[in-house]
Amino acid sequence: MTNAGLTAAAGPRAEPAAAEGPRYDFRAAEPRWQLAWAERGCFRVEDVPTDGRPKYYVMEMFPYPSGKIHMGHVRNYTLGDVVARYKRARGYAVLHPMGWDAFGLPAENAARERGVHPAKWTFENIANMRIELKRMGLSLDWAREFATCQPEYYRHQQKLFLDFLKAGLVERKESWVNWDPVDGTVLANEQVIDGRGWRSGAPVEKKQLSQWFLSITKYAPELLAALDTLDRWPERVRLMQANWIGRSEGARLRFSLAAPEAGIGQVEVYTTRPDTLYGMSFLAIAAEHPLAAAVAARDPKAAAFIAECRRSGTSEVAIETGEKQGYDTGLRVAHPFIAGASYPVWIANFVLMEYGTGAIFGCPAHDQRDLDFARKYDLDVTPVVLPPAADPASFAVGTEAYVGPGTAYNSDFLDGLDVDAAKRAAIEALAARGVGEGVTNWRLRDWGVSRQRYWGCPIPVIHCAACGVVPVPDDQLPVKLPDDVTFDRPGNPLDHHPTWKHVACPACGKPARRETDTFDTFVDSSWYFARYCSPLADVPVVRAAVDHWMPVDQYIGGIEHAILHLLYSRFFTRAMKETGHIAVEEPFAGLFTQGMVTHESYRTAEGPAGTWLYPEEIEKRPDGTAVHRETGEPIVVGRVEAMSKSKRNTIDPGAIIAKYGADTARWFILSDNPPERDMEWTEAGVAGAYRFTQRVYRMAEALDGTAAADIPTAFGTDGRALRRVTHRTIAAVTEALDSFAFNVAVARLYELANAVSDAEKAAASAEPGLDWARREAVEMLARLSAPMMPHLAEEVMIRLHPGGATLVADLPWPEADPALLVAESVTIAVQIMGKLRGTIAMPPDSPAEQAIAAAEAEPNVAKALEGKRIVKRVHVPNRIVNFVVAG
RNA sequence: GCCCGCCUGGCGGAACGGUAGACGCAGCGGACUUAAAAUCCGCAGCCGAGAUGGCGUGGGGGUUCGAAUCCCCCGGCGGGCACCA
Repeated sequence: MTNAGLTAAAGPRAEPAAAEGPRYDFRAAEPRWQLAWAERGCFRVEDVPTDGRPKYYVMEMFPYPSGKIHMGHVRNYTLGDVVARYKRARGYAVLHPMGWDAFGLPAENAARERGVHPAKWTFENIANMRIELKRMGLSLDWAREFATCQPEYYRHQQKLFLDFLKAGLVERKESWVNWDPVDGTVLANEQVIDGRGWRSGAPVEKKQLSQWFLSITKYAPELLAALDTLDRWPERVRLMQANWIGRSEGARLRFSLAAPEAGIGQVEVYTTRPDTLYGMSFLAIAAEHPLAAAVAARDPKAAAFIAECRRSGTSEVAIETGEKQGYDTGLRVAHPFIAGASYPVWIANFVLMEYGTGAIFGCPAHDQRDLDFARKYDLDVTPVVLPPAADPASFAVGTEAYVGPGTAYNSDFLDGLDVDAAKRAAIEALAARGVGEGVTNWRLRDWGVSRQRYWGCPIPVIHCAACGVVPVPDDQLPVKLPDDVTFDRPGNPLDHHPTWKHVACPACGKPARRETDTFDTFVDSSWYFARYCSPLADVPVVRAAVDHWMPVDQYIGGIEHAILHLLYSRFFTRAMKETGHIAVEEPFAGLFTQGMVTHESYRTAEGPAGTWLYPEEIEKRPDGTAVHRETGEPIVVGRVEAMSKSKRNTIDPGAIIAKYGADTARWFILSDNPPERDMEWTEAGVAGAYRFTQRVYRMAEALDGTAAADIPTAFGTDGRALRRVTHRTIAAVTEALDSFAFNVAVARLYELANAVSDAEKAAASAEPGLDWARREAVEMLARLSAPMMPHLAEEVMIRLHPGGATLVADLPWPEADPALLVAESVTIAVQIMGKLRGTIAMPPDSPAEQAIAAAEAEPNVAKALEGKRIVKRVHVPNRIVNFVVAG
């Protein structure tokens, strides 16, 4: 280590010089208190408590066991721990559990790349991360820990699935998937990058597979409506979910083909604009539409066009370029209202099979995509909605569709109606003819949960040639993953396993095939919060336990899960209610979404992009520039951005805790800024937090000569002032913690520490009662900071009460003495026309006449008022006197 | 394109419509030290020699005795969704 570097200068030394005096030794203290809490079982609660304390369930999103904890975890679990410790002190029985989201692809990748079994890799990672989390001093009930990859967990998930199946909440259907032909697996949309598989790099194909779906769309209306009841969720998360669910009102209508094609006589279309039916100029269907397939069967050009669409997919590239492509099938459809009129049927790349019915009617004048398409292929553009104040004779649509309000025209019986009325009239007319009806459409689609992977929860069904799909009987659960699998070839190892999938049909006993797909890992995380309530039960959840603890009062995690995980959990909870497992519908009464942890990034100057460097590889110069620690070459200090392995701008929490201690890391991560915003991790900031831990400890040490005693009968000026600060701080920190303003709580505690420092200077005067006031202040400093710095708080308390202290973790939250919250004197600002002209000191709650009189007498104010006529005197008690003057 | 959020010193940020910039980081001056670190004392929005002078919360307007805060317009940044029919 070099002493020129900022990093070296800031850290504590391993061996303090003798002259420095004692220092807080976090290396000894933190493990000691962690052990004390564990031995006393401070954070344990019962599945079904009987002690009558009100319950509080706080939980952070459980980690994926990737190997090491990262700063995002530190922030997440620190935030949750502050809430847990604070609520516990406030008298709640707090359930604060931890577990592992342990299934997932990285374990399989490790198996393929390094030959280590996914289970071994996962459990080794868990063991390591558990040690790291324990070093943070979190107030967790570790007795509730589980990993989702344990059969003891996933057997209950299988049971839930079978219950859902029985209740009609599960469907097996064909669906289009992204297929990686090299890896032989289905890819999630996120895993398709520029039309290629993220691992294999092979062009992704669209393929139709039979998959299991959870019927989340059955709950679409209530999942949307209940968002309004989630008043302790961030507004933007509720908005994102509302957009995702995507309710729209429209009509479904059927167009008759002039001549049936392969037995298909009608095309069903969904539209939100039935009022524009008279502006129709074509009908377009998705490439995956059955009618398209029928045409392709006899028309090689159509087949080629469909193949082309399938290659580019409906994602990424095709959408980016935005080029509309179509193929005229030569088929014609009739208009529902205009007798004798017919329109061409196109296959178009911009029509999605997944939304609506996979077919649209094109009204180019009033839809931009339809217009782009019509212009490209020279189709008719007939406006049928006249904008307000536009002239029907001259109004025309050029390159921009008109989508605003207006009056129907060129539309026969709809003419003269506004858009809303025309929609209603059109729907009525469709219904009267029996060719359509008004419907509500949802963007939300059913949740495909089948994955062709090994490291996931097996889907507990058996396929029998005779009986069809047969659920695995309860007494055969769990369907365990086989251990002896190989990863030496692409595809699903479960499918390759020589014996696993071959079973007897539970219904008829004939040879049958086990389902080899496993669940999407989002299934694992959709009910773990319920399992925590009774983690050892031999049923998925014990009703009395979930009835007591659920819903989660405060859930904390990253905004990246704003949609999928939270929506799936909300669905799962409803499905569990329907199948009798739980009483509540909403799993998370309160949600807090934290910001990311960011850091400067560094890279070498050479090359177009340079090479990314880790923070410990560079050395900062006082002028802000940086050089390579070893080679001395100049380094480009890049943007502050989210910590990521690829940018190498990561800070290892383990190293920080080893160097500064858990309390310092926790304190810094809370103090820097509001927790919902992104924070920048800086070495200087951590060092500052570390200095504060030492300072607080020194304050306790400085009181070593004084004894704890009864409250004095009288205090001097300094003592009274200090006590006021102490009790104001109790009130302010309490308020800040209640509102997640942890950075403000930290600021108030710094202020209290500064007041203690002032009192230390005054202590030489030996004012009566001052030592007592100092003891009180330091004790409150410790107890109020205990949710943030729990180890230091214990250490300070044992110093203040040698031999006789109760664990801070067991102490109730301090209460401010209301008498001390009232100031002896208040400063009132005096304004003239809203401009500050002076201040006056008054007794609190002085009457208006007295305050105004004192304000007018203030020299600077009096001078400014000279020769002016006071028109109005505004008095706000204890705050403001404002004079409105004329002349 | 649609929807949402944000914009305050060098930086992170504080501020029930009521003294803008608390608190921290970085900085500057001083004490202690051979020196440094640590610690302690002090300074610190901008302009101004200075003032309880002026100007200041992205820009412009409005409401109000009084606006960082409420309303309208504009700009910038960030996020979500998106051939969604």
